Amino acid sequence: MSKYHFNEIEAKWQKYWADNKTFKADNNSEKPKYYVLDMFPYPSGAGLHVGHPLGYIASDIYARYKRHKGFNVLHPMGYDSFGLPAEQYAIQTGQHPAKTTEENIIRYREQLDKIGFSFDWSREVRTSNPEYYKWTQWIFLQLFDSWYDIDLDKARSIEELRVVFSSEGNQKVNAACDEDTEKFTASDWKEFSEIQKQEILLKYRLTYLAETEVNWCPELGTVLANDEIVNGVSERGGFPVVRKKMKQWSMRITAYAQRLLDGLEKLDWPQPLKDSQTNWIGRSKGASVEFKVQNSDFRIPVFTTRPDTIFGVSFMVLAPEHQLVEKITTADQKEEVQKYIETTAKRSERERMADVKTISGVFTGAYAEHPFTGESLPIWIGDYVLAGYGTGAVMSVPCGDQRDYDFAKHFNIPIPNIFRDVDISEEAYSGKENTFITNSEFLNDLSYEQATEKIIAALEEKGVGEGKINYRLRDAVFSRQRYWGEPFPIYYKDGMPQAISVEHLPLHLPEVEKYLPTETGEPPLGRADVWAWDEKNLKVVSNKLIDHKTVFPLELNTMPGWAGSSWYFFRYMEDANRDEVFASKEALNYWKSVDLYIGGSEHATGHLLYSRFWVKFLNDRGLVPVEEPIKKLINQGMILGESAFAYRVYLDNSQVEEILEKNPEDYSSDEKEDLRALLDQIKSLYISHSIYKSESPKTIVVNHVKEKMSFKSDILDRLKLKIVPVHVDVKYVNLSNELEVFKLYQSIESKKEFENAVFIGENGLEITRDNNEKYIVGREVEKMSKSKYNVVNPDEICEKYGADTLRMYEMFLGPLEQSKPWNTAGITGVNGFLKKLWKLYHSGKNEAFFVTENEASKDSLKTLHKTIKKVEEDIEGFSFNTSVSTFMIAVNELTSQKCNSREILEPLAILISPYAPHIAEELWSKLGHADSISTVPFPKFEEKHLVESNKEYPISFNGKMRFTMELPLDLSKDEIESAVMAHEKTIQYLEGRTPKKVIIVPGKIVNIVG
RNA sequence: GCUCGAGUGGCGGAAUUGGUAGACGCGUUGGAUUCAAAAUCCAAUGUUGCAAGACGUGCGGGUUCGAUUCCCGCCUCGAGUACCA
Repeated sequence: MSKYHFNEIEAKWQKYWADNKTFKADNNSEKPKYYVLDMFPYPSGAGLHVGHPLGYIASDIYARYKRHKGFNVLHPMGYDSFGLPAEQYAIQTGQHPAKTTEENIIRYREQLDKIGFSFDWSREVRTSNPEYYKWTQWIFLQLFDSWYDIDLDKARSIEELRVVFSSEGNQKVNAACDEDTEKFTASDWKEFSEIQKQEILLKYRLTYLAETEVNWCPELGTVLANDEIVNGVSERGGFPVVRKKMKQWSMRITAYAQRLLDGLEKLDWPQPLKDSQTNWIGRSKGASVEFKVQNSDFRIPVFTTRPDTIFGVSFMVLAPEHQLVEKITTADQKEEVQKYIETTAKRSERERMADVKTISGVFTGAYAEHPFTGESLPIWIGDYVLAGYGTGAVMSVPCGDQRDYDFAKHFNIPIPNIFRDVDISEEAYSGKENTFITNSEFLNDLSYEQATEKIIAALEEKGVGEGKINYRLRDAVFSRQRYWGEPFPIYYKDGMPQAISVEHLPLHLPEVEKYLPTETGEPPLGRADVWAWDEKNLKVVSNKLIDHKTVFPLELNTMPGWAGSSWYFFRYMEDANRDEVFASKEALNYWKSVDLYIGGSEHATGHLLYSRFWVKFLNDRGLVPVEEPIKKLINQGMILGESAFAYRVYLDNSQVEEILEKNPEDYSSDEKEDLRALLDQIKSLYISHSIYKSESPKTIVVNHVKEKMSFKSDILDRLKLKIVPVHVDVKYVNLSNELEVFKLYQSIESKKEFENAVFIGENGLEITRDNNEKYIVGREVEKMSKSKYNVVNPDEICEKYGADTLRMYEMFLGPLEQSKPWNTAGITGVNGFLKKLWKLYHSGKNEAFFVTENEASKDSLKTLHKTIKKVEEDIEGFSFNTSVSTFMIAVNELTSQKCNSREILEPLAILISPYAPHIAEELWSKLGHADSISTVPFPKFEEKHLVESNKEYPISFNGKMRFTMELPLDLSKDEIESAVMAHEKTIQYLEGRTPKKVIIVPGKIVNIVG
């Protein structure tokens, strides 16, 4: 073979690696270990696009590099195969999600194999496999069997808690538990029935069942965690989310808030990602203070970060949902309060978020008592106070908080000033530095720090408050009303949840005839006929037997997507598919934690936070030897695709006029103005985004417009105009043919007019066709997704240019962490490079393989060692794009040096093998080696080949480089100066002047200041 | 609003602790080869100017012999977050 036939070469080596299990990691090795992990994919029906492999290629290069460096590398891959899309597909088609998942996995595997990754497939995991989810269920049971001891700051077993309760009650137990947990003594405990005991224990368990207000997504028919909601709508599908009370499993992640925060410091993770976790945990330091409600026994606890401003309190505000509202509202305010609560409840979360400027609230008629002055403070309710944060109530200090200030101004509540020499006539003062408190009794003339310290002491002494740290982090809801997820190993006896022990796991997902909720609103598992637990025979039996005394109903919810992905990195460590452990002690102790993890930043507050939580928990219970799962993490950027749009414009301004004219009484003139403005806004937006179209004249479908515009949503509602994000494939657009659309694109590119087209903005054309139909054609660079029809498939690239080209090109696109548009224009450059590389080894007659044993030239050695140094530095610094150019430079130089000596070409093949493993293996075998190149030691850099005797000095005048001069490197400063000053060009540039100063940095630069 | 990140040729992007701005690749132009095309190879390519030169890393200042790099003040774009008391 003389020509570079990448197809044959790549197929040959991919087969070789599979047959020889080249990349199988060893759990018993003398070599140091290194664990390189990719975030495993969800196998979607769309298959892989060129964006997916970006991170995998980077991690593969690193894994291969580490093997060359003498490490025993674990580089596994698997599938996060439980999830919503498979289920939704199942609902539509009736196919079992297991089947479509399996099909998708097969396709993913084919695509992955074509790219030449060095994965150890023998360790593959699939979260939806019963052998795998058995252990997800088991971890759930471990959490169920644990409580959090705040004194020891770790999780302990529930059995130990039972022992404590029966010997001393819960008086001294300092645990993370439900807020409504009441105190009892040891003798009380003995008196409790078993059910009562279980009820109490449930308040302590790390995974617990509780009536909680959850984010309910009616369209999806399930609850969502906070991190699954983006901009008030569901992350998947973009459906509205409402608050609803439901009995749900929750994870007591809040017990770990501080440790999750502290642990971040030691992690080698991107700072923005750490910042977002810090922000998500949201620690704030302050104090809790209790305000007594006058003429009652009620107390309102509040959290404040500024207890030093307590003498500035002039009113209280409760969240409308606050449980005390009902109890304290006076009779004459009842009606108004009720009305307000109803209106706020009706407003969706999204509206409430969008509309932060409107100040609203109602006085309850009740008053609280200032804990120090005894002053009466009116108690209001207002929706700027959130039920979900702190205690759902605030002490309002209008002089020190802008929201309190605005509220007070709006409702004419007094604004007492407690800041010395600060003017608050225009706005609140929230500064802390160099201010002193006044009008505050014993806090007068103190600084912020002094006052804070003193007031906390006073609060504690009086028994009305204490220093407190508050977290924004909420416990994570763990129940999903879905089919395609892990079943809970839980059944209900007398209403109390009971664990099914590990010997009886996995608890297999039952068969159902439909994947929808039941008619009575129960989750899909409610449709299963065989879904009850026989306590006596320890097995799943038919629901019909539930009447029997030993058969009980099983949990109908399933676990969320993040359950399986929170521990999968441990399962890979096991080299055998063991049924008796989630991962053996030996494997866990050997591999410990992930050394390098590559994946997208979208998992910052979901997967990466939950994983850390579970690992800390498993560590507490002695089940894993590490506190943190991932040492170093890199977020690869997204590869963006160019999406196209070409829509007919159905609704123009005249049609809107028509709508308005038909129902003139429906709209005021202001509203008409608003509507016209809105349509103009939409029109200007479709220039840069996709276009609106309508199926019926009253429906406008706008893509991405929602995010970009501020509109009055009620107007849209009134007009029954719907705004829904939709992408349409340009192929299906009703222009006469594809060629026409293609030509339109060309004219955008060249900025040439096309027939009756008018440019709108940078990327759009408006075309009026003969029959007066209007179309908008445009382009947009956005995230690749099937629904946007902008997906580029890696298979196409592999077929046309080969996997090595794909790998190098993806790296060459730019820095790994950066998002960049996919553009195939440059791919020929990388492909050409590989051809040149091949030629370098085939410079003999008829382009036959030609490598000699001749001694390498000095220049070639210099090129080689320069390359070794740079490539090594680049890989260690994850700067893969620059090492591709380094290879290009090396091959260009060696080609012009006509280098053909083994001394150079052998190490070069090793250098390049992490990037282009197929061609490297082929060259390696042609060089006469029988074994794979994959574990050959990385070439050693030798400084001596780079040592130069001369330096081309840049000579600059006043900092501007004018010419260069070659001088020996061993010259002293004085010698350099005299050589430079004697140069004719120096004399020319000086024009007879004497330089004021000559700066000489030996080996670097000469600068003459004149 | 707040928190991060980024602004460098026609394009993707290089540039060690401040030391020759624009590596490498794409594109473009010219040339060689070819009946022709593809492929390949050679040369040029920041702007301006015939040239010498001048100007150039978002804008305005500053520090320095010297600033894409450091400091101060702005502008623009992107990402995350959002009534967090």
